[in-house]
Amino acid sequence: MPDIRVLLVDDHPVVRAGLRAMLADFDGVTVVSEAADGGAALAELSRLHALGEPVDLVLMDLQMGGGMDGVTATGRIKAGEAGSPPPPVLILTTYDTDADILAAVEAGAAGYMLKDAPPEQIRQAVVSAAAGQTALAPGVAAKLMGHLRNPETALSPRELQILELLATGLGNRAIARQLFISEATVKTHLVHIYGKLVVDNRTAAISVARQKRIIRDS
Amino acid sequence: MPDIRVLLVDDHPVVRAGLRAMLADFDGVTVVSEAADGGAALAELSRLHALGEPVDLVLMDLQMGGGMDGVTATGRIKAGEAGSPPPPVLILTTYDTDADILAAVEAGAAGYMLKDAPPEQIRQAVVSAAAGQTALAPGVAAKLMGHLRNPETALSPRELQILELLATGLGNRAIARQLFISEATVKTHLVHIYGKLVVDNRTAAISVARQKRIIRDS
DNA sequence: CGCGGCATCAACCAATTGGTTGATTCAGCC
DNA sequence: GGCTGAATCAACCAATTGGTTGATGCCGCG
Repeated sequence: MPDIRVLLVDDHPVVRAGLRAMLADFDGVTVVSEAADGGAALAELSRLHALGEPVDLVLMDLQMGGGMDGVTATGRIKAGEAGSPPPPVLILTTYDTDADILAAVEAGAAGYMLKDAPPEQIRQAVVSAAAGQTALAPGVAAKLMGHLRNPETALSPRELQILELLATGLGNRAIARQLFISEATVKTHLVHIYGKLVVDNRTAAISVARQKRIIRDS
Repeated sequence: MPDIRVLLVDDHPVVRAGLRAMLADFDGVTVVSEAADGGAALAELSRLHALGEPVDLVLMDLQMGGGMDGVTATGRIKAGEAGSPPPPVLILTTYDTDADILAAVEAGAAGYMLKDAPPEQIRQAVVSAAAGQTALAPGVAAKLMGHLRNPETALSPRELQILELLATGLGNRAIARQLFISEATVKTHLVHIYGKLVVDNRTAAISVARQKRIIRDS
């Protein structure tokens, strides 16, 4: 049984060093290369693919300093821009908000783990994701299951997008401009957001969304 | 020349693994122990001090999930709660806001490095901080100098109080009611707050205030 | 004493947000 | 095909927020 060949993608040298060391302790897993952002990951995948040394799993963070972020990179990997069949992507990050999880899952990530996870959990996730299964951190799985049980209270992707822009300080008109929609549409979405979060103004919506880890701290 | 004895403090196993590996490559540096938050760091320092095996340097993150944060722990270490003379504290974190840097420096940290720093920079910082010198990442030093040149106008205690209530989702009238003042007073304070934060609406004020760590979780 | 900063308050108007009602289109599902 | 949810848009009005001008009183400091 050949080793699972892993590409590490994280902008922090410390984290890459830690992952190398941690994965070196896992039987059946080999770190074949590293990259410091999404762009470098795409290039490295292409290079290895061209050499006939394909990667079995991409283990990647979401935030990459100034470089291409993990969600964008995941989308492009899944679109076959770095070789086909595209390898599964396992996200390993500190961010646990609905917005982050949703963006990664929609981009095609096979798994989502948090950096505070113990090594055994990460090992399980690596093995599962490489085998084509879904690999979610317990808290992330609970969040998604919560959404399945109470779908009527979950924000739609568009609602989430608007809420995030709201939290950065934009007014309705600025949000409309940025999303190329009308102000009336923004207001309609806000009405829906307020209803789902059971609030009656924007600052309360932002506060509740932060408390519930729907959006990140700014 | 004996090795610099280092205590690692970070809530992420991956990061601790990375730091162990990275520091293992540095001549003259030994990782003698680890802790996952500030409280555990204090306990470990006390334990080692009582065994006659004092630590030369604490390498510590700022955010520790649910545990004691790095600033609080730094303050208590410098106050001698874990043995005297207290070892220098070198902060290694992803956070580079002025408020975070200032808080750590004011708490007594000897250095402040960012996790995206290459290994050689971290090695230099470890050696400098252990030798009792200041060790700042280049970007951090620039920020501190900028802060000294242009001291930021601080919010008054009352302004802060109003901003905090605002961030919980209260409107002007509710804030006024809670503080037993008029709505006109609330609005006046908000005008001052917006001016100091250079924003023109409440959500932007909250966003900027959170970014600058003027306020924290709602 | 004069000054500046802080807290408080008011009046007035402009601008934005919140609430409601109504509508259309599209995609997915049964 | 009918239904539902999501996205989009409009009109209209009520409520709140933002901006400006002006004022008073208290405290600490030089």
